[in-house]
Amino acid sequence: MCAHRLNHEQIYSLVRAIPKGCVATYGQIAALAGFPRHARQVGYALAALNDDSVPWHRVINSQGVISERARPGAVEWQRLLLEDEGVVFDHRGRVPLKKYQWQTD
DNA sequence: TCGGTGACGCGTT
DNA sequence: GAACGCGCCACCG
Repeated sequence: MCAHRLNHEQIYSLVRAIPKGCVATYGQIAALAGFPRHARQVGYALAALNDDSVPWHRVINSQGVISERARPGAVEWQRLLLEDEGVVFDHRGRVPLKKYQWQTD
């Protein structure tokens, strides 16, 4: 198959593959899907998501920060979900990617 | 068809 | 390190 553009299902299946207790970046997911510079589309796809089977909380930005969004409290909720899986945030409220980022190679 | 917006990322200042 | 600019593109009015 050779999709000429990023589709949501592909993103969701990759996000489902992120191991518990790990995180991935938007750009990483896009790259794995074969679209290196489409991080923004990954964020858009997740924003449209309404499926509990997708661990969307394991996706954060390249700085290890949980991205702001319109829904109030969503950032806190995401952090709680991650902490519940054993992810520890540093004193600045960031996830040390060196330690928790999903390694695929 | 066009422009604004958005859960981003990277290079430059 | 932080702020800014630009690239990317789906969605909506």
